[in-house]
Amino acid sequence: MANHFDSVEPKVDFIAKEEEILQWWEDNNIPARYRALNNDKKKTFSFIDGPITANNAMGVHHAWGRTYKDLFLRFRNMQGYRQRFQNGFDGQGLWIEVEVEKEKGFKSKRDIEEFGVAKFVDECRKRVDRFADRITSQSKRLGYFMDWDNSYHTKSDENNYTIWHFLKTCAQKGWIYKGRDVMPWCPRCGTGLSQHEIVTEGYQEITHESPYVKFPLIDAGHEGEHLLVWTTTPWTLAANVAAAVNPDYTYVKVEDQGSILYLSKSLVETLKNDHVLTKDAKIISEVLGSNLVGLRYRGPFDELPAQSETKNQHVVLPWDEVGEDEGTGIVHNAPGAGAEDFKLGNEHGLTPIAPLDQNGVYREGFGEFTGKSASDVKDMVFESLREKDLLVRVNKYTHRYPVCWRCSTELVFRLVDEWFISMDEIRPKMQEATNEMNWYPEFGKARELDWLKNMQDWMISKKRYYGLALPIYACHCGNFDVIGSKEELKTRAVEGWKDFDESGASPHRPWIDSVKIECSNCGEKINRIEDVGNAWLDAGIVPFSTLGYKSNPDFWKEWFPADWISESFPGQFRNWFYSLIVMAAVLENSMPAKNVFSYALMRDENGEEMHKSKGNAIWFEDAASKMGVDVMRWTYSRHNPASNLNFGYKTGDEIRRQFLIPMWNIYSFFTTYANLDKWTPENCAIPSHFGFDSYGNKKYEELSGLPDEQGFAELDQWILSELNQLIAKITNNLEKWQLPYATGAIEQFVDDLSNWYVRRSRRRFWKTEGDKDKNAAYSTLYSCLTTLSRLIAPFTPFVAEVMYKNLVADRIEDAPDSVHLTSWPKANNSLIDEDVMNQTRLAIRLASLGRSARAQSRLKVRQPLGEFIAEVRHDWEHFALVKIENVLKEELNVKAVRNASNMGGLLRYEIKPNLRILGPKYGKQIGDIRDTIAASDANEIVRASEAGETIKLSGFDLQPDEVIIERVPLKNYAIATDGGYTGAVLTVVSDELKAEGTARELVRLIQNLRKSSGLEISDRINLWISCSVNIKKSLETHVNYISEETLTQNLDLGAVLSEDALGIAAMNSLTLDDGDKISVALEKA
RNA sequence: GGGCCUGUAGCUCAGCUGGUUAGAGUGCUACUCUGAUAAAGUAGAGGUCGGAUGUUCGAGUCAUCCCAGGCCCA
Repeated sequence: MANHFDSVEPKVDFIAKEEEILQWWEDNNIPARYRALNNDKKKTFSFIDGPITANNAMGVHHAWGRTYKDLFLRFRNMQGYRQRFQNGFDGQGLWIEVEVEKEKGFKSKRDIEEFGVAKFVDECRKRVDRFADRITSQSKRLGYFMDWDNSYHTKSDENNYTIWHFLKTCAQKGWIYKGRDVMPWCPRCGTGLSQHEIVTEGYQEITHESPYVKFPLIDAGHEGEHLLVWTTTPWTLAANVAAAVNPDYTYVKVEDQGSILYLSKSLVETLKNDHVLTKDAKIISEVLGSNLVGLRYRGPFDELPAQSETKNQHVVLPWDEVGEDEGTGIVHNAPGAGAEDFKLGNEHGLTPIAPLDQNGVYREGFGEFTGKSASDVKDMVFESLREKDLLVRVNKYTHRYPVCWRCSTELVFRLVDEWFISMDEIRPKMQEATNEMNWYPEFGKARELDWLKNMQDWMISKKRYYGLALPIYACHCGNFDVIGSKEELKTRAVEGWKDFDESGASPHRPWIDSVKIECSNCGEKINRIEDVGNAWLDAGIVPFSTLGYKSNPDFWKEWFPADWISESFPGQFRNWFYSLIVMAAVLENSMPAKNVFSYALMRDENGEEMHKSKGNAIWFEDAASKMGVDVMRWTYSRHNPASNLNFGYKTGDEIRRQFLIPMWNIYSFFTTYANLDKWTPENCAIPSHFGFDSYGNKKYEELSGLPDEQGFAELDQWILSELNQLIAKITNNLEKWQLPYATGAIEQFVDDLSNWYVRRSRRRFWKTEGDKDKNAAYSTLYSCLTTLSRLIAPFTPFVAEVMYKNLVADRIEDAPDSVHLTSWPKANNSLIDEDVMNQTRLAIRLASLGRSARAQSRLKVRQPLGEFIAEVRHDWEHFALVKIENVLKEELNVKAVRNASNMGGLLRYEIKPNLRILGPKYGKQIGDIRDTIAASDANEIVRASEAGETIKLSGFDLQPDEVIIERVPLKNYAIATDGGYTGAVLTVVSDELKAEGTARELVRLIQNLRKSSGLEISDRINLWISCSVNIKKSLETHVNYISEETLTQNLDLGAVLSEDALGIAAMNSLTLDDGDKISVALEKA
């Protein structure tokens, strides 16, 4: 084991490093060792994975969610919790079918039937396995440490049979029933579409021929009168059951060309313009919509046999949804052919007519339409209406109409039988569970409760092939039996069991359907219904199926309910979260998980939605190879999950530049100088977790304060204090799932470490002697970097590993091989020193103010100034100012630091009431106090306040701390203010200061020259300085300083330099503000 | 129509239980530092905190209403 650190190049290719580490992990079996780390531990952390759809390769949005999962699991693992690390794949359902249909070029269900359901289902399963493999390797690239050989699949027998158990439980409670629904349907593909499929890309601008039709009224007193009805779907007229008006609208009775028509008053003019009514149409009278309700009419196709049972239902219904923007204000209603129509029909107890079969063809009972496709009959419809003298006019109408997103066929709405779970009795249990769960972000609970309040019965069936085989066996007698397990099916089977069982087939279509049972009611031999299950049944059951609810109850009890689940929230409140809650409520009357973590949507870096078709979606592999995984993961980790994430390569570059590179630079700086100084961890004066025991075998946790006599400086004390506070902060926030606070604290720490600790400590590392001070600095920085590598391990596992390996694992004999095999750092409170942290924070703040003041007066830091005056806010800061005086002198290059409160004479006062104190005490009188203070003598108030005396104003006596005193420097000072603090620098530069500034300027010039002429840091030089006599004189006192800083052996101040004298020397020059020019030349001594 | 979320600098977002002069990153311009150097620092400008009303001594923060956008439901 080499003692010195591997050298670290400052310019790093993070992506190459990630790939090396991946290989190294695999070669050294790190993921498996990581998973086994806590096998002997009692405390558990139960994570249940929401299955990822194994249907396509991962995009970066998948990597987002998976980063959260990996991160929190890693954190808990380092904390010593035993875990299962089980990943899940979702692999049943229409989404998979659709992709396979695309692969095969299938256009409809008929194609699938011809291909063969068995082969098709096999293809679906193969696709799932293929993409499960793909996602697995992608996830590994992400650094996701899961038990990849043990991933669960929703298509597994265990999963499907456990859902059977759930459904059986529901059936025993009487919650399962068969209902009907109208759903969007593609007549060409012969399948229903979900609302989701239509919303995403399913609408097109289409022009339809839209007829205006007369419905003759048949009630006494209305003979010869008609409702004027308009529709955009003429084929539905044959299934007409009712007509609807808005009860609040005003309708008119119009006479036109001998017909009496009812229509909406506000549409008369529109209809005249559209040539539906003639210009001569006369309004006879007005009537409120509610007065039309209940009128009966003769339907347009009452002669069809299918209409026989509904003829007497033809009646005018009230409906708020009827609009006045288009049409006639009277709507034709066909509950068997429209979703809204169906709902309205249900409310009024209408019997729907279902005109179409699954291929969109008219069924028996529709006369000349029977056997014709819905899309082909419009001319027949018009002709028939014309014959009956019911057609008023046909107009062209363009609107957005749903189409099948696969084949662009116009959709129809079709009445189908579906199976439901009645939710009324489950709802209260679900609400209770939802209330018990902790939701992050908190508003998740309100959303879930809102959904539960509104949710209807759960439609669990789907007329497809590849999915859960619903274990429902329906009989002609009206009875249906629900089977709860494979064993139950075996005992109930009267046919086909042997073949099914011996083939070893999974419980999928078509194999399962060879098994038949006897109806428990009438004894008839019955089949399973054809439908498959809703895919959310598959995902919702996993807290039971994957934990051995049926097969290993003890194991299940140990891991249920989950401690934590995590998914993206749009959609999941009514999908996965919902189905989890249903199933836990039904089976165990329990919540499924204690903590629900969720996050919003990913957008591109311009805030636009990501779409494959739009070209702005980013595939995971592309991002991994262009941006790097640590960058990606840090981007996700620092983001507030509740808001949408704008993600792209530019944001990645920013993260790399702002966080990863500065951190890497510190690491590179440390290794560079540690190697130069031959510093090794054995020299470390701070005990480590990892076994090197240079300090009496003490453990870091047992340390009580920093070791004495080891040369630790206040700077060391400070950064170690920050480090330990950081540990506490991250631990606390991760335990509360608050990522942005945790990552923010890490970013702040890296910034502090880089821009204050390392910068202020540089000279300690550079100096030649190897004293205790230097060792303390190395020990401190080493301690910071090694601890940091463990703290960032859950977030950015690759760079953490790189640093840890070089700093710890490859240096220390008995340290764990990988940072992911180490424990989570514990904060040592004895190292946290609030005073030092406050002091340093103050120094950083005041130094920044001082630089700001300098910048305003254009006095660069190299030019020493006489004094810096600080104005602070709190009592303790007056004391602190004395302590940080030297720091400020160095940082600001000033000769003196003074406290503004000691310098009344130079400053103007502004007095303000201290509202925090005065507000509660005086209330409304504050305004008067303000005025009184403004009118009073500020100097007197300051004197009294500083003397601790009561401040006597006209009408009020104020205590010294009840006013706020601000001081404004007057002339010769440049000032800067921030947050109530003020810094001022004296801008008058004396000749001596000027000369000192010139000397420093020269040193910088010479150093640059040394560097540019390729000298080693330790090379000695001969130096010539050419300048005016005055400058030569002023520089004489700084000759030693210049020589020492630049390692000059022979210095010729005031030399005369000519071009030919400089054959071997490097030369440069600078021009001072007042125009004097100084030239320098140097050569290696 | 109902529920939830969001609205703060050109852009992306912080701002904890109401407290004195609302912050950061980014972009632009200029400057500084420089043996960590394709890094870092400083400054400038940029805001009626979506609008209105109210509660309060005091509102970006609390309440009510409205406007705009998003998600979900009907």
